[in-house]
Amino acid sequence: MQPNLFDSLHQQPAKFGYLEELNEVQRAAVETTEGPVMIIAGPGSGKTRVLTYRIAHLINTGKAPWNILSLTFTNKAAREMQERITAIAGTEASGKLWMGTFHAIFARILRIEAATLGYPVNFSVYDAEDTKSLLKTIISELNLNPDYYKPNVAYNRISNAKNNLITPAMYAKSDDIRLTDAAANLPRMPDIYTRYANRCRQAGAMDFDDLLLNTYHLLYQHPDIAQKYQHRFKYLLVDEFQDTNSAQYAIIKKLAEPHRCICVVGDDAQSIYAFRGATIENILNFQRDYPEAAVFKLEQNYRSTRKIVEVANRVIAANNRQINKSIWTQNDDGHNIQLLNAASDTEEARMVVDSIYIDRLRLHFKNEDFAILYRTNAQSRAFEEELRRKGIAYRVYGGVSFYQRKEVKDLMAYLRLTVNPHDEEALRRIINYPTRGIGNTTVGKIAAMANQEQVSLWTVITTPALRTQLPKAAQESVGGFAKMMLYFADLLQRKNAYELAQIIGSQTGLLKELSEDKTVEGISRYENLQELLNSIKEFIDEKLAETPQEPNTLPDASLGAYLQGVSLLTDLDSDDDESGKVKLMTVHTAKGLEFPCVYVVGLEEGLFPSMMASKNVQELEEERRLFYVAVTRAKQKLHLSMAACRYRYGELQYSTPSRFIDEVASVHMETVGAKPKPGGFGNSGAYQGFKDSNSGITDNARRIKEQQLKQQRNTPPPQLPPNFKPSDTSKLQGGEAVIHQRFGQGKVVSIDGVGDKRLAVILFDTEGEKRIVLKFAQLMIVKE
DNA sequence: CCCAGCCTGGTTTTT
DNA sequence: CCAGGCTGGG
Repeated sequence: MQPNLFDSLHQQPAKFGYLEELNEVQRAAVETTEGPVMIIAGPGSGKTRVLTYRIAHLINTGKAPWNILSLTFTNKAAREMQERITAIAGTEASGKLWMGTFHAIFARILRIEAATLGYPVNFSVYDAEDTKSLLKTIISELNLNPDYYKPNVAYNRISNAKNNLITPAMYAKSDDIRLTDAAANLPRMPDIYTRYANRCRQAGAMDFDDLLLNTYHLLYQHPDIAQKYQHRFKYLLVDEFQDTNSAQYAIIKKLAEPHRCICVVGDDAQSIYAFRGATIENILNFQRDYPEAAVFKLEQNYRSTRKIVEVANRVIAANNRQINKSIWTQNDDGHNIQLLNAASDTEEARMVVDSIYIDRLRLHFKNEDFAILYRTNAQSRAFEEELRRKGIAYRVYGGVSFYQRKEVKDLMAYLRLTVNPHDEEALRRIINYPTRGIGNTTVGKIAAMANQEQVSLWTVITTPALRTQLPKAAQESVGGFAKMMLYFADLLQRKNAYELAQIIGSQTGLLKELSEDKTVEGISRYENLQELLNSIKEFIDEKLAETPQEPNTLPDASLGAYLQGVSLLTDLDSDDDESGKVKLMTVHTAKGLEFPCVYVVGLEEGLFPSMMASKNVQELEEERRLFYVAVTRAKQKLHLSMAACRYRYGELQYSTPSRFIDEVASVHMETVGAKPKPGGFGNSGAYQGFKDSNSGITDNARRIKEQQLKQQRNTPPPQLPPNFKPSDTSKLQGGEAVIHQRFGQGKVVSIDGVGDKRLAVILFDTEGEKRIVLKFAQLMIVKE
């Protein structure tokens, strides 16, 4: 095992003490600061440590921190790294590093260079919802058959093209693409793409992929600008290199052109983002583009027990396409891998939570040591319910984030439109919300004119010659709306982001409307808006306290800067208190994280691996890598779990054990809670499944499921803790509930969750009609 | 133009 | 099962 930082500080000159913490390969990777470097790093091999120390080492050997650009995959990874560097090199230096996700860093560059590309400084960033909504508009404008032309499909195709640096013009010219589109009954895709790109430009908006594509164009078409950033970023570091796409690689290659000090860290076995355009080819390309590159392989695993490492190797051995490498460890054997085998999804949840209970007791794990990892977000629900029932605090990562809530997006749309009036999606969203008599017909007319004149919707409503072509009544309401927005834009000069947001909230009637809504939904929506306002205030305070990144620059605390930052935040980034909570997330989200005790759940054929991925070998192999990522998150204890049947779309469906279990079942595996049946279920011999060799499922499983449903109906609802006072925001024992202040005391009558949106509610019955609602953590409230 | 209430379609992962 | 679209009455 590696000595810790504290020990080594006592033995070494403090400045380079960190080098003593590294093994030979790691140390070489850290000390090779000049020239191209590729680090192939297996899971748990100290990758983050190497990256961190490498940066610290660069600083300690006299390189200027603002000459270092470090690209990570998540904001969280960037933040953690920054903290660790601060610990070694001090705040002074670490604050000046350029560190963040590709998207965040490029957005910052694009903001600075917007004028060159013909974009406004405060360009909008369209999220997936905005993008799909715009595509939908375009599809209907082109009068295309909605049976074939679906916003989702169009989005994927366009996104794919952009990730491969294909512009609309190139798209229209490519024979390959024409054939694929024709085969899918989508011959008009080139028109959609062209129109989409024009509309974004007109709206001064970029989607996620544009942040990469436009950076690419910026650097490749403007040598002076490229030179400026090449000069600034003398040392490049790229984390999770296996998950970069063509656009990202082209950009970093350009940045590294003159100095070639580029260090990429990755693991082909953990490439799980091919669906987003990531390509392992980049690893090969790197060796071709930088033949002089020093290559380091980190194969020793410091994270997991030997048994876990062995299972992991077994998982990946089933793949054909891979770089030859196997991870090994000196760690103890550790616990056996436990295979949980349940009759249904609810029983699966029950078994997992029971197991958490037991491990907490016997092995002294804490709540925060556990992670439940699943393939799809929708799977979280059963586990949430069970955790709540058993009174274990939890936090779900991913899924619908705060910034995707309707009311939050509404206010955000006003803010966006204030800083960038041409933002079409923001305008459409709120031009008639709250209602001011501008219906679909009117908006349609405005859009038609905008199309004809090749201008934005905002230009139409603010240009007298165009506006007067609308019906009289519409002219008036539209004029009022424009006047209001102009007023807000004017305030932008004199008010800070927080003040302005508050003014907008009250003047548009948005806050008022929600505060008057005394239904449970209304109250929580109102609170969410308050929370949004608070987050803006926090942003400003934080920004103003920050040390500027480079000499002679000022922190950007404008509304535009806020909006841009927020648009790239994910749910993983909220600085929620994580202590004392079991963590629930998808395997994708878990990438780069580690947990003492991991449950990989829903291991059924068609779910994990996803049924979407069973079409070809490449996709199946990616699923296997995903499974590899999942099992290698575990430090001490690993559980694999599956259910014989589960509910989908309200119907009972039977499932068969995942082939992945078959592939690893012979290694250190013990079955827990299985109910061996006469005649023998399953076919691997190492576990007892519920699979029947012919029909796929036994009647017994069905019977168990039905009994369970009955029992569930008879389970008493959660009870209030003793001495509970509804007047304060006390914590309810049953899972992180906060009592809403406004209501009197009552009795819990029901508890409800709504799908993968994870909306949860407890209803109280007080005298007769009146009902109370408990709000779970930050989750919201729905129906009665 | 707005709202409530029925009906239908969707089945993956995310910056 | 659930969300978003569509319809028909105010």
